Amino acid sequence: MRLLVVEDEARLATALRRGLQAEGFAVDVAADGADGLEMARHGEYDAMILDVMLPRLSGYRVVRQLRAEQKWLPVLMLSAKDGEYDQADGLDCGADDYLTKPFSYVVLLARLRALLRRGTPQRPAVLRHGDVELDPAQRKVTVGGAEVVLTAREFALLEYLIRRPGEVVSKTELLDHVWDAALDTAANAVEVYVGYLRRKIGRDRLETVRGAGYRLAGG
Amino acid sequence: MRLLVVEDEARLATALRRGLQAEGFAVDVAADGADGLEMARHGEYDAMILDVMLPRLSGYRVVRQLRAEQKWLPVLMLSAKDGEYDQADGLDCGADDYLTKPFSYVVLLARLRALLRRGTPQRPAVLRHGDVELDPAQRKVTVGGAEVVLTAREFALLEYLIRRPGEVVSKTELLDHVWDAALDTAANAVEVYVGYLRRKIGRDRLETVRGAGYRLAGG
DNA sequence: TCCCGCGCTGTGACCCTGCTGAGAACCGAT
DNA sequence: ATCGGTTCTCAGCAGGGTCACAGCGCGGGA
Repeated sequence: MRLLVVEDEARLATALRRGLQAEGFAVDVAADGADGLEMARHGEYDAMILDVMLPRLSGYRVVRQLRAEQKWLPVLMLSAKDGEYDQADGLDCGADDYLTKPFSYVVLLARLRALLRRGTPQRPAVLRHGDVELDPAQRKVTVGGAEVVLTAREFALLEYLIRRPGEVVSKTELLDHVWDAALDTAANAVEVYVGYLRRKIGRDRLETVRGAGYRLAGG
Repeated sequence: MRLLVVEDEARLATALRRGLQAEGFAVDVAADGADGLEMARHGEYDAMILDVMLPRLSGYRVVRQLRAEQKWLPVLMLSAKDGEYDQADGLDCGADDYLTKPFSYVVLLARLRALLRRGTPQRPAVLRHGDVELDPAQRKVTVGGAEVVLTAREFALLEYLIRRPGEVVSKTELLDHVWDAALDTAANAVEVYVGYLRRKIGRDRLETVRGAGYRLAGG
């Protein structure tokens, strides 16, 4: 689990980093709001611990900006203010939890775990064409309910075809998208892999359109 | 939005009902743990406000029971105990937030809104996949009922994989989330730790998908 | 019917990916 | 300072995925 800690107070920042790393988290630290925002934008973080009082850009603004950009990573806010309205403001800005300093490390950890527990389990759609199913996340392919084991290249080829259901896809297009552009592969490679695929998913499920390309049959 | 309030103290219960109804929520009240559990089981609630000290069944037990039954509605715990460990216990039981009495009504509302905003289905406090169980709070792993001792890195690796049940996770993604970004680790490190993990949890429980990544086997 | 060319497949070699053991660097505890 | 454990790098090895090649089948046009 990768965490982003945005905290300008150096002592607290290092304490947090140490403690969280000991728990097995991968931790990055930003020292002000602008840096934090930038890192949250581009890094793949599982959660963020965000101080409110920060140089350059306040914690409130950081969350609001992230939410405006459709970034939904869990945010735990830290603040020295313990006014009830400050807390409510932080939460209404889009933070998911709020702790006031001084806080207990045990509580911080428990709250962090509670946040991580609510990961977004939205699984990307499974692609289907006829009785052929392909799940990009699980990297599994089933034909008529039976699982079929494909190599990396075979999988990539089938995925490209199944994303263009019913269309005829030319060999050059397949070469461009399924194979590495850099090394010029023999055009014949496509034919070879079409052959492999046919043996595994059934000969008639992948038809040749002479002079044009290939197409997934049925639907 | 339909809320369930489980609170035995009559004065507080009515105050909550009134206040929340004024905010436009539909509110049901239960006066003890057993009733609350029963209502949460059968009613379609969007969130639950749950006191810890309750007749017949404590709030801790109510959450734990609900989670065991795969009910993931957001739970906000209320308690007179303000010990840090009480709070951590409540969260690790599966609650999503925790407020200590006396609390500010404004804060309660803000936290409730934050919970509802997330709306997403929650996940259990203890993660399970096949006969592998991982408890992030206690930092314990059991395989087929037998406890297995893991190092920090091994644990983090397994945790990341078990949070993506059945999915294939690439080496670069594992590097990003399990290892620290700062120091550039050799890509080979993932392979090494997969090897360690396999020795401890059983070779066949962690399968390689050549050219793609790794996946927890079984389900 | 014959001929041409596109597409298919079996074979075999290369090399890339992933696995492992050994050992160095590091850290905390005694 | 020493020791045990953890983390990580490195090098070597095995397996098999990838691909080039060559020969053959088959379809389509004249």
